[in-house]
Amino acid sequence: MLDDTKRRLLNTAGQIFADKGFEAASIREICQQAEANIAAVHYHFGDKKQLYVATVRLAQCAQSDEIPFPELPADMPAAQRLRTFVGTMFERMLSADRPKWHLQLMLRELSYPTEACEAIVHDYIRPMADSLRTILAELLPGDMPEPERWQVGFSIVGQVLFYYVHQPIIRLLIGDEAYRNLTVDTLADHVTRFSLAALGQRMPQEVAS
Amino acid sequence: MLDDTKRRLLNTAGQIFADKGFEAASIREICQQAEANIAAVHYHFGDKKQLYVATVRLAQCAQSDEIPFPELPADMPAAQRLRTFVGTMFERMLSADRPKWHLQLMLRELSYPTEACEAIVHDYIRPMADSLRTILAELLPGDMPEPERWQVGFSIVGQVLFYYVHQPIIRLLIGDEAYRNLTVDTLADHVTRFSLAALGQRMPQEVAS
DNA sequence: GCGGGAATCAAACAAGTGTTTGATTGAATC
DNA sequence: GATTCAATCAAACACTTGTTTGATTCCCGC
Repeated sequence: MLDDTKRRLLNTAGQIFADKGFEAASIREICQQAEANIAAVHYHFGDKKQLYVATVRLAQCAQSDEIPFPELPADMPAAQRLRTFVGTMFERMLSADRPKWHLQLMLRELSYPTEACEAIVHDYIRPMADSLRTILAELLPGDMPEPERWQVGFSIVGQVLFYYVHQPIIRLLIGDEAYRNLTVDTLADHVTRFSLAALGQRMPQEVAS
Repeated sequence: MLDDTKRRLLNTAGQIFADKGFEAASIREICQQAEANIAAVHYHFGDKKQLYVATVRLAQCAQSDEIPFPELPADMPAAQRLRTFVGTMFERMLSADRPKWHLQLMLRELSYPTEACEAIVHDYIRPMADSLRTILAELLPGDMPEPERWQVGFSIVGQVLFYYVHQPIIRLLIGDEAYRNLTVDTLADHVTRFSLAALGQRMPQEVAS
């Protein structure tokens, strides 16, 4: 392979950056684990910071590609589309069979933003927000002012993200065993039912597992 | 004052730790900003790590003292107690007149836990969780199984924490001006109303501002 | 077979890290 | 006034950091 070391560097760097953060990750550790020379990062990327933004960019693309957001046909009931939306978010977050550092790195960047944050919001978050707001347009009264519509969206997304960002809290609170029982479907069903009820809607039977 | 430098060290260290994280914060920067000698941290705390856990412990205590959780009298309607609970959380998070590094440091520790995390969960989170679960006991059907009760609690707390943890996203999504319009009361009202509706309850009029 | 450019390598760079030392201060105690 | 002990200080410690250099290897096109 041509740029094999460059690819190896990107992947292991992303893993370590996601795990420890930018400052705590050292180039030597990255290169050693990637079986590359220390000078390779300078040669291929310029410096540490450029390597970092490259990993963020990679994570962003990969994350979108691996579990693409399903097309939500306009004739599908809004409640069911909401269930699909929430389910896809949980899928992206908790699905264990893919490299987990992609989302991990992105969420770290979103919580403690550097210069790479804006790109994520623009390319990754914004489309999701638009998709959710389209769904909500059918579930909310037409005269609801814009700020309130945003808050409803935040209430839904906040529920989902909580399970990812605060895994340590949840584990310590309910115990490891109960945590393992939290499946993607269970959580997606709960959040969807909870949110639909908050909007005065019922959970459609055909999607409630 | 006797231990003035020790106190100064704790406060500026906590600020910097909260801002940059443990690894990225340097002892020299802390000491310079605290107007203390570099050896002072070794003298008063032992090493950098012990200084860090001391700041976390301080943040934890201060955070509880400054905005103590109000006693929720048992004869107050559960819906109103929920509004108070949510309001206090927002108060702790967004009230601008207190040093903000306390909660900032605690939430950083909760998202990326070190050894100090368990103590926070045990001494700070657990009591809050118990308080919320007591309120929910009156709002939820008595035969609801334990895991679902937890999920309802997470749905409520998740909504609240979202506004703190993901401030950067919110700002970029809705714009700076709209963000400034989000007051503690507005948000607490929304989250409470949303959650109560999800549980089939109405927002009590006397607390809806 | 041979030049030439891309890629890799060991080695060293200067700067910054946490930590430690040993001397110096200052105020309270006898 | 002498002693004592906690607190502070400048200086150096050994080590790691990101970065750079210059030589070496590798492989492709001529």
